[in-house]
Amino acid sequence: MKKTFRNITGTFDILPEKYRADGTEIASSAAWQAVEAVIREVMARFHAQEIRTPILEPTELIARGVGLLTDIVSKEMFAFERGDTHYVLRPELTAPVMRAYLQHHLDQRGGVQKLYYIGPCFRAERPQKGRYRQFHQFGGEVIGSEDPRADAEVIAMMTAVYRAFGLTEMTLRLNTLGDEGSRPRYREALQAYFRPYAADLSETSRRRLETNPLRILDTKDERERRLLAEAPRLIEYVDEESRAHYETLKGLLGDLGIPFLEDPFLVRGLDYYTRTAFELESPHLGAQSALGGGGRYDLLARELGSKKPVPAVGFAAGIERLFMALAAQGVTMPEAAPPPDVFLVALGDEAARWAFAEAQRLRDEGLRTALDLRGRSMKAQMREANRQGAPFTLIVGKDELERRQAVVKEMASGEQSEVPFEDLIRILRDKIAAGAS
RNA sequence: GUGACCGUAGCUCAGUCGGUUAGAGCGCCAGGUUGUGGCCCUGGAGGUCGGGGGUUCAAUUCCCCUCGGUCACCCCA
Repeated sequence: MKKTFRNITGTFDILPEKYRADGTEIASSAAWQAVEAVIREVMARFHAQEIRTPILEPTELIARGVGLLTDIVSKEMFAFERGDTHYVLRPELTAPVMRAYLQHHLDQRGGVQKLYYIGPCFRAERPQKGRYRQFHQFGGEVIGSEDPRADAEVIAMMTAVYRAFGLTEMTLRLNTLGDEGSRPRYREALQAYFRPYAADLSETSRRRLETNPLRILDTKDERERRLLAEAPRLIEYVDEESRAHYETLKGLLGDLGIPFLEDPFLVRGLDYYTRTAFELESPHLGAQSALGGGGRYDLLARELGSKKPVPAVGFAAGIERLFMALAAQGVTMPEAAPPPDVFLVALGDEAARWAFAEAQRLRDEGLRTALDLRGRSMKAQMREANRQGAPFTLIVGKDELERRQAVVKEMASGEQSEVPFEDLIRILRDKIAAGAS
């Protein structure tokens, strides 16, 4: 049996046409381009500017930035080493963006930095619906402001993308995690509350009770949820300033007409969040219900070695999940790249030679031009032109070569006319423009 | 990492209660038109029935293992 290769588990190819990979539909490259174009356009409306960072980052950056005890770092990293350098395929982009911000002293550009990104991320999880090992995120970061308006702006950026696609069926959940001081206080209160019930907790929750008790808040276990009903509330341990920040943010979201649901149990899986935390949920995604999420991460810069505090807030969202929401709500994207403007059909070697060179001239003039590359019959060439959806074919044989004119055929009507070689570009342009209008 | 379900042509799927050359539709290629596509007709290519082992006179069909896929737990995008 000959060895064949296939893509790595949890990754997928994006092809010119959409296809089904056992259940899940993978959108066409044209659809991906269209989706990315909308994202870029919306980001531009906020005057967010793109940042691109390497896919490879030092492991230490992610470990410190995201947090050693998080699932992402403790069990989901694609990491390796060469010599004494430790590399990781980035599992998210907030830490890399902050790294770049600090490294390049982007604060020296002046003002608040509003950055956005689109690109692949990697996590070594077992794949399932809406969850891949190589997946694609877009996100935005507002760095350099502690004002609640920055938080509101980030949420506005995220929701604007979904609105631009016409998506409506989703819920924004909102919470505040408090500042540096409130989390340890709440943490202790939570531990004190749960310790007597330790025997009733699941194995993971028991472990988390000591390592990362806040994560118990979003458990799905029924018994634990009942216990949570009586548990101390995070908001009661949140400091005054954070509470005021939260209240202002809620007011701002109201002003923007962005609906939200307060969720006192919302905590996020990354350690760097303080104060604001939010998540956008869709009912259409199966078990992976989050379209995106984010929050404020005022502590990250310091964790990454900055001497000055750098207040920042951002969001990250999954493009695969955006596609699922689009499909669920019947929003259609372009399925395929646009067809060629003209297809050159040649009969005989002489004509084929002329056509090959003519294609180059047409392309230089900006016309999308296709032609046969296999020396096939005229019938086959016409079939190919039809399949590709070319509105015009240009037919040349021995006669035409001698008379220095080509037959231009309009495929929809079947009408043909003879056009002198020197007029081809002008005539084709006119016809294409007429067809396009 | 754990569990459930699934694996027959490029795609969507029939089929074999174990038995001669495994089928359809779509797609692909070609012919019907000596220089003309779409519709139609005809023909063709393409499958070691995911892989390995076992039971059997005989396995695509039964059993075991394995690989791959999907979904769920977990976690998040």
